[in-house]
Amino acid sequence: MDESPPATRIPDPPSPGPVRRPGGRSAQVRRRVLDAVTALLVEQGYDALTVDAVADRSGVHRTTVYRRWRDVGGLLAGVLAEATGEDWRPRDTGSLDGDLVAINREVHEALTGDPPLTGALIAASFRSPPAAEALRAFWADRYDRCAVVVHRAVARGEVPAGTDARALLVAATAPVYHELLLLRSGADAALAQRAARAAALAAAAGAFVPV
Amino acid sequence: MDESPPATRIPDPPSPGPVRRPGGRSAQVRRRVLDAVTALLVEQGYDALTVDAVADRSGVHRTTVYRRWRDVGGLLAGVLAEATGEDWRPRDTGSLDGDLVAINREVHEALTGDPPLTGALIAASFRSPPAAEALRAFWADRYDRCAVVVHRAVARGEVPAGTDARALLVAATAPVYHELLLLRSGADAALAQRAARAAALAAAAGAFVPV
DNA sequence: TCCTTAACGCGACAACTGTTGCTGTAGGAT
DNA sequence: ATCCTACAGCAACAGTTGTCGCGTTAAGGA
Repeated sequence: MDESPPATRIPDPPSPGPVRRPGGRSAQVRRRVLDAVTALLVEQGYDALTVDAVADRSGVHRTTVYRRWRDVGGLLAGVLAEATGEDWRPRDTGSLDGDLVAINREVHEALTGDPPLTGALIAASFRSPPAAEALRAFWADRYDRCAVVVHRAVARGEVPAGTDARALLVAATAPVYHELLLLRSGADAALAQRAARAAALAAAAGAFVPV
Repeated sequence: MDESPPATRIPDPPSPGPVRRPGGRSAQVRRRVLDAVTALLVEQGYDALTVDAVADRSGVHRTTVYRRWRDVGGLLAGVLAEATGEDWRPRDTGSLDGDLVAINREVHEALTGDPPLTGALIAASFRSPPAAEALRAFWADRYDRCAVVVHRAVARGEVPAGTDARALLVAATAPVYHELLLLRSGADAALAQRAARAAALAAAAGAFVPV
């Protein structure tokens, strides 16, 4: 719209992720802010998690938080990024059924655990681009890592070769998300087992082999 | 906390649902507001749907909207309640597989259709009690009505007696919700079919019969 | 017809969101 | 030691959310 380059210094949007001065003030700010987020989440829950509250609690200025994290979703994304183990792998229980149940138990835990980080992130993701992107990346990574349980099952002859790993994994896990997040039924841990078993059965019958 | 009853009139929370004076001003207000909600949703999308915008558009005062619907989620809940056909029934295609596919197509449509009422409601439900409750009730009703497809399948001998209808229906539909709402993959209509087929297969194998 | 009162209109308010232009400060390279 | 610059602090702003007390209107019964 305006042709003239701004005479004043552009406020420059800094990067939330890789800090360019890793040992310095920025890193301290990051620490204090993310700590404040988790503390608030634990003590007062998602509803109390406002940018202002985080700024107050951390002693970092409002503006700085907005510039580096953009909104509450961005803050949660930051916490998730930090909490995500780079070396996570699905358990190997020796059977597809067992592997899927183990995965589903983790999902169930993540969705019901305290602090409600995952739930809060999902809620935020509907309004916050940073949160949506963080979740997308997180799930993409997890589903990729989980594909190995399907490969193992194929190797064992439990399911036909050509089984679509992602489709099978989604079929196994989706009911847990659905019951807990959308239907909000007080689903117990048994659901994790039932859903995993059903998916394993369908997979064995060749339901996830593309024509 | 305070012992003395308030000297002034209590602002009284009116009921959004059953209007006590059905022919009068309240009913007109309701009409104008809900019409404004759908109009805004169609024309400008969910993000533009603010209480203020609805109030302006409808000519009803802000305060009145807040009092009767509480928040944006409440407004969406009102529209859903009105749009929900009291006589909805799942199609009867003659096979469990076909019935589930038909249901899943409707789910897919609801989640991708325009206006994005369902999607908006789900997004809102994470922050708005009225929206959450409206969805819960809506889904409870729909899953109840859909149970008949399972009963028919049992009668036809497609699945064992004792099959848990709700569990089967959740297994069939959850992947569609999961892909479209949470994973936000651009899932096509084929997903509806795949998910339904997998659930039907698992059901035939007895995956949804409680021990 | 009049009276009661549920429900709407109005203005003010506090809190949170998100942005902008500027100044201040400390890391890290030279 | 000194400069450069990325980043933090600051103050002010406009917009949205949600609430409150009070005055006003009109629906529906007596």
